[in-house]
Amino acid sequence: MAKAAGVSPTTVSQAFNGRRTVSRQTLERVHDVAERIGYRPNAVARGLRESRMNVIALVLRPLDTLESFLPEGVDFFMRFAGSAALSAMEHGYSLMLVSDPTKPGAPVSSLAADVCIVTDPFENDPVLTLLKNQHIPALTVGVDPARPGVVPSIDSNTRAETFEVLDHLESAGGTTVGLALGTDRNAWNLTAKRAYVEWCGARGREPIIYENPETRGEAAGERIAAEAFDRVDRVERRPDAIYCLTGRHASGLVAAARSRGIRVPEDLLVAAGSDALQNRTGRPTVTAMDLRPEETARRAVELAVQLFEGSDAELPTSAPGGILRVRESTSRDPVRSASRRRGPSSD
Amino acid sequence: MAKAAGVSPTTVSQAFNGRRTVSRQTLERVHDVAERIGYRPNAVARGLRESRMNVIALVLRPLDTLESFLPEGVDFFMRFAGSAALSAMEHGYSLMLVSDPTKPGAPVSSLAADVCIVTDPFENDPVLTLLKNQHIPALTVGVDPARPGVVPSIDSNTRAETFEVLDHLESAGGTTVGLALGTDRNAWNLTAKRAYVEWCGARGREPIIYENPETRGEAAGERIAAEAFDRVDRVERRPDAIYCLTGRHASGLVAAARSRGIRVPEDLLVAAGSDALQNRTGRPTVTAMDLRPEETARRAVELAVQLFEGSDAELPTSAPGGILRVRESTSRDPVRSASRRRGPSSD
DNA sequence: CTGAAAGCGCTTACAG
DNA sequence: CTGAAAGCGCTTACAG
Repeated sequence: MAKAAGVSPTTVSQAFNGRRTVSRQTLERVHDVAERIGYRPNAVARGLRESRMNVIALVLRPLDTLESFLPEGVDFFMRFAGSAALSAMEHGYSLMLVSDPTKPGAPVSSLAADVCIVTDPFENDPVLTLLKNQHIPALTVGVDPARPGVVPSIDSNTRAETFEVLDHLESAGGTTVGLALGTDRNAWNLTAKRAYVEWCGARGREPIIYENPETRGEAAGERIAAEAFDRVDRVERRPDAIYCLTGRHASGLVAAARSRGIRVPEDLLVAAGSDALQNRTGRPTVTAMDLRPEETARRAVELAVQLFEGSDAELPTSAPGGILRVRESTSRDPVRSASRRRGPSSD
Repeated sequence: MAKAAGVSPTTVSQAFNGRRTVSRQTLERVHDVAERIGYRPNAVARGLRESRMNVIALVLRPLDTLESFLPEGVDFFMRFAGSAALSAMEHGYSLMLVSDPTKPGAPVSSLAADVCIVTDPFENDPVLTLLKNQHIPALTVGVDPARPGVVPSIDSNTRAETFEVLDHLESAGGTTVGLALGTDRNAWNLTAKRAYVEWCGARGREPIIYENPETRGEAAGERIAAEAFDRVDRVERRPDAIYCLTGRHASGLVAAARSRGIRVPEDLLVAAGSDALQNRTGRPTVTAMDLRPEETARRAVELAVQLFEGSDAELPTSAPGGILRVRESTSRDPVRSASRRRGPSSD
């Protein structure tokens, strides 16, 4: 390129980066030639020299457990990733989807990013340790439960949201409220469980907890139903409301309950701690906490950019508050129940 | 690192890449030291030297029109991207989501990838031209309709799939079958339209076509319904079946029809050319062509890797055949209709 | 205003 | 088996 325009590499670089003064003439010539021969500065060479690639890495930790990017009925992560990609671009970055970079075969490119967003880290998450060792700035969405302050984070509002859902189930008519959740040791599971136990304690009730590995997916709904309704020895502890932390547990549970002749919401109230499309459109529609993944992702990307570029604006460091979407699965009043037979909810 | 282990950079490099012979002793020492100080070869430097970053870029062209990564009710792209990310990792690559790299503000990192997958390119797509100029190998999912052979591609089976849906609508009882589609000039829209016109011609029928810009989203359903059912001057051309190419058009149309008292499927049959979650779970469920984005993405990634690495295995160069998921919106027989009032379809 | 030199951290011939 | 040298394509002091 330099020789094509008859100038030095220095001048080409300056023409493209506009640092020093380059004469109008030279500037034009360089740009004309660049246009003509389709020259663009090599991003990798620039990256090496400048120690910046303009790439944000995203590690969706729960998916490393699931060993799938496509868990049926989980749209949280795809909504999060999509929004993060868009936000990154608006800040002049690309978004790179990265799987567990501590795994032996992980592509080296996993560590070529300027900054890394890790969602829902596990206790003492090795990914955070690795990033720290490599001096790659990192932030988490939801804290590492074993070391909450180890890196900056967008904090979730799990405690408050858990209370809100449980209170809602109670006011919708639930008297014996169970909790179904996963076994990953991340802040979401651990905080929700603690909040639930606390909530039960305040009411003098014994907690009823159903735990299923995340890998079990919708099938967990069947397990929950079996444990809750099939065991004769537990007939007194039969819940009339179950808070499923994940949308897929909720969907699975609704199906499993129905197959037992248990009606939702008449006999059993069901709510989910994360909203998914099938909760909005299924039958019945399922009340769910909309965690607003798009806005959360936007905040995470902004914090990532700030972390890397070192600006000092005041940014939110907590996720937006969840919004409880009340739907048929917790609505026993006749009006709503009747509407179930007619059209889609206006939700 | 080299000095920490008391060897030359050459030896470190060889120890990590295992090319030449390095004595067992030296090898062990290098790895021990690397472990201790957390050394990993710099991916960017290696990338510059080797002209390979192990990164696959993905440009989802339709999203550049929509100006959103998150069109409500389009899960095709997220399923595609998720599967592509996973496949890329299995081949030792990371997946980078890139928006239109021809746009002025595009991050330079957009062009740092080894190879680029472009889905649904437009006619004479400038992205393909740019990639060609930059000598970045590219492939498309669905051809550039103006220059089908310009780069390798995973070809869609749009023509056959269009016939299959139209035949299905006919056998389900449709006598006047309309087509609703978008205005993006990509192979999907253009091929479907051509196939539809041909199908009508073979039956001596006049085509009935509803075109709406992709940006209009679900609202397009209302426009389609207005055009089809509100205009008195067209009462003879009123369709009793409409094939909506996109899942969101179908959803919007079902809602718009219902709000006019037109029952689906009794008065109007509706099918979609791309399956989305709300088609599976809405009321009524909507018959749709499952384009199998996960498998398509997998093939695209494999072709991308081959293109970049130059292996010569025989790979499929067409998308997997779509599978028609027949649901309530095209099922008039009493059994199925009755089941609508009870439980979720077993689909 | 412009260019020659140095160097970002690697890898690969090449020489020993 | 090991290391010194060159070079991937840039950018940034520095000198003119």
